[in-house]
Amino acid sequence: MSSFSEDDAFEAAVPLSQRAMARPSAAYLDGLNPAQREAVETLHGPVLMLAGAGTGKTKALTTRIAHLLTTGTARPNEILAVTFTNKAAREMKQRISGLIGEAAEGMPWLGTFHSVCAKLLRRHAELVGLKSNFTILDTDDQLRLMKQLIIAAGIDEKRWPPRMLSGIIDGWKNKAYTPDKTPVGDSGAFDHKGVALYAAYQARLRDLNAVDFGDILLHMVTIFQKNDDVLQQYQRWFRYVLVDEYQDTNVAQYLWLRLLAASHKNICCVGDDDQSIYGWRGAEVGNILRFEKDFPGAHVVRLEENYRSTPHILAAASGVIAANKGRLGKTLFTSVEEGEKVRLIGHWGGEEEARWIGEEIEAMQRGTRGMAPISPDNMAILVRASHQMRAFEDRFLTIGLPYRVIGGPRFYERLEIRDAMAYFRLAVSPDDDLAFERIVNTPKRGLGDKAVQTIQRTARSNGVSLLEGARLVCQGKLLGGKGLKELTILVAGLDRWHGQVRAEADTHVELAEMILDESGYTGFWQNDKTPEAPGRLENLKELVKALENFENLQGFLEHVSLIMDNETEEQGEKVSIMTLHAAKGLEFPAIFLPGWEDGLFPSQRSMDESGLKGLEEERRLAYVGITRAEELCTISFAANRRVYGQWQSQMPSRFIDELPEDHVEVLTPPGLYGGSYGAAGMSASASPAIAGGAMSDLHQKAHDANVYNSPGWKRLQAQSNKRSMSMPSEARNMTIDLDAVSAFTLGDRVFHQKFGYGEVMGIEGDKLVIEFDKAGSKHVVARFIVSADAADDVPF
DNA sequence: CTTTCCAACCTTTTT
DNA sequence: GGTTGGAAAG
Repeated sequence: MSSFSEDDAFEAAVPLSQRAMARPSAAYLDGLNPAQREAVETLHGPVLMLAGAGTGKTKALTTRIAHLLTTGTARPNEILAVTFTNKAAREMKQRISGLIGEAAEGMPWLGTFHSVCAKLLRRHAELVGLKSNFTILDTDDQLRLMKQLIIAAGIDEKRWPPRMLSGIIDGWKNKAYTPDKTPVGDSGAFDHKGVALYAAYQARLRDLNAVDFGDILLHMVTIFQKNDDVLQQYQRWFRYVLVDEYQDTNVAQYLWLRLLAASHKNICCVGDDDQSIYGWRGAEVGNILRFEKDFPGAHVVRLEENYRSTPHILAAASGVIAANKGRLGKTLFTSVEEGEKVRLIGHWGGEEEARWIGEEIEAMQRGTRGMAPISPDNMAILVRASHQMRAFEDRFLTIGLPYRVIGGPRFYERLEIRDAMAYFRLAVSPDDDLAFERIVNTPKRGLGDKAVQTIQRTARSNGVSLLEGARLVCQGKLLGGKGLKELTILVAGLDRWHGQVRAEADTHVELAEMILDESGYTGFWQNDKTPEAPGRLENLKELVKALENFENLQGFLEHVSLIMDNETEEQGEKVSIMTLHAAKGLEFPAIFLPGWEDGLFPSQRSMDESGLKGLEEERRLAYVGITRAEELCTISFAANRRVYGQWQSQMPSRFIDELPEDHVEVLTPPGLYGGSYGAAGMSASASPAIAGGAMSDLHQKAHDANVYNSPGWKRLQAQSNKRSMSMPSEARNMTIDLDAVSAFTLGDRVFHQKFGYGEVMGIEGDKLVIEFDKAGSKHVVARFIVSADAADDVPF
């Protein structure tokens, strides 16, 4: 296009400031600082936006897109914008429509790497030997396949577990290695059969007309590399390319982007090398460090004004990250005033830590000493590893502090959802062997290993799918008794459901319900008395509800495999608990960072496996954690912690010593690893009460002086006052709890979401003493308890 | 074939 | 402390 070069000339000749002034200033440009504005208005050529934490990265990115659109530089379908998470994509869509004043529906190519690539792959599937209706395997299918292959290769699956093979192959795919390109030297594992297994795995996937997650990108890279006409078509099509979180891209994603931008070089990558925390998933920080070499003449813009955190928090974060080598370097600054120092406290053990944080949160939300309450919504606990969450959940459950776990097991990865989906998959495509394997004996049909092997053998020797094999088994009566009868029923059912899918006799929602009912799957969970069963039935109900948003089952299945995030944003004033990884991109007025102990954080494994690189990534994780805080950041560690059920003494994290002293307030009284602190009436049952009363006093005093009188604290109060108009939680709890308690009497049979079934043994104030069948005796707040009969009520 | 009970593993982090 | 896989009992 000839207009390009003219444009470029214009851009080069006129000083930036003048250009900015000369243009009619659209309203959306007004709220930008100079750096953001530069990033937004440099539309042509390669741009690298180095955006530190909290510097308005998303704002700049979305405004840039709005600018491309409103200036008529590009049409919506000419912009390719990729993110890593569905959430980020959603947020961008929303903000763009906010900026241009209309729905951003017409941005078909704004999405995650995986959703965009899947869409493209469906158009060109035949180029890699697939049909366009290929299925996307979940991790579970993937592992079962690996296992079969390992056994088939005569390798001991104990010594070389499927998980490991899966990890190795994933790694290769992230590096864009196809089996023929994989360096043989890479694998001594799997009796040097790694590459052969990889090839076998890929062949098997092709037979099944399936791809795994890594394939979605790998196939697209292959297609672009081998089909120049296709590549050129998209180079023309996507005239502007934008990439979010560029520091998280792996080699495959990097190659894909570079191929697409090779001709016009209109690529804008946004990222922060200091927030690269996905190296273990194949992300290459090198991609962002190398950007200027990859795209000579690249325009580098640094966003360094932080709009999120107080100076102390910023300084603490900067102090930690400064220990890393080879950074691109940014200096964050803020115009916000002083604020509260980062608080640091040590505890005797993990339980004490959880208890202290619980009490701290309660104090903040109650608004003691004449302070306004802060909503727990504005607080978050960020842990290194998900197993750390349990201590907090247990504690909060007992004291009745509402919490929400972010990024737990994702909805579509749950057992019951995958089972249900397998039934749907079979109803849509009867030759989906993986789905068949998954559900033949779920619910139990008396079809064990032997029966399944018979079906497989029959299917293979006749060259048909497993379902057809099963049909032959039934006809030939190759199985005995109960199994045969049940299998016949299942085959008939699958035939019937498939017929109904094709006939479109019922709505797909009704059909789905029918499948789950007739297969006996719902009944299976209704009869299940484990604590999880009610929740699982609830999830199935949600799944069916989710179906309503789609035209038909096929449409649903195609989309669902890519939507891996937890949609349910439950409302309510709850503390958030999540991993540091899950916290990236989020912010909260008050942040707790527990478990800063060497080995836990930085993680021993990370250091063992990746050495200095691993340690630096851990440090970036610390940086991410601290920079999530707007007002108050509390770091804590414990001297003892149970690891694998064994008590182990812990050293404080080396990162703690990297915190700049001037910006940290130490709450731990000298010589004390706080035992029971504060609140009277705490049942000390579980705590190895080491600290005496006098120590507690000291602790309390230090605490009061340090925290509650500081300007930062007061500002936090003021802010939370604005955000939360709730009445003091004390009053709230009182009414609810008394009502809740009075609903129970001694000896009642009850049910608890987490602890399962049990019996009421006593009532103490607002708490019930319950002897749980599995979990033992616990004091639990009554409003988390349901009568056992109520728990039996079934959703369908 | 299913259930149950013990033993060895184990834990980063996730699109 | 939790899960998972294998062996033995029902």
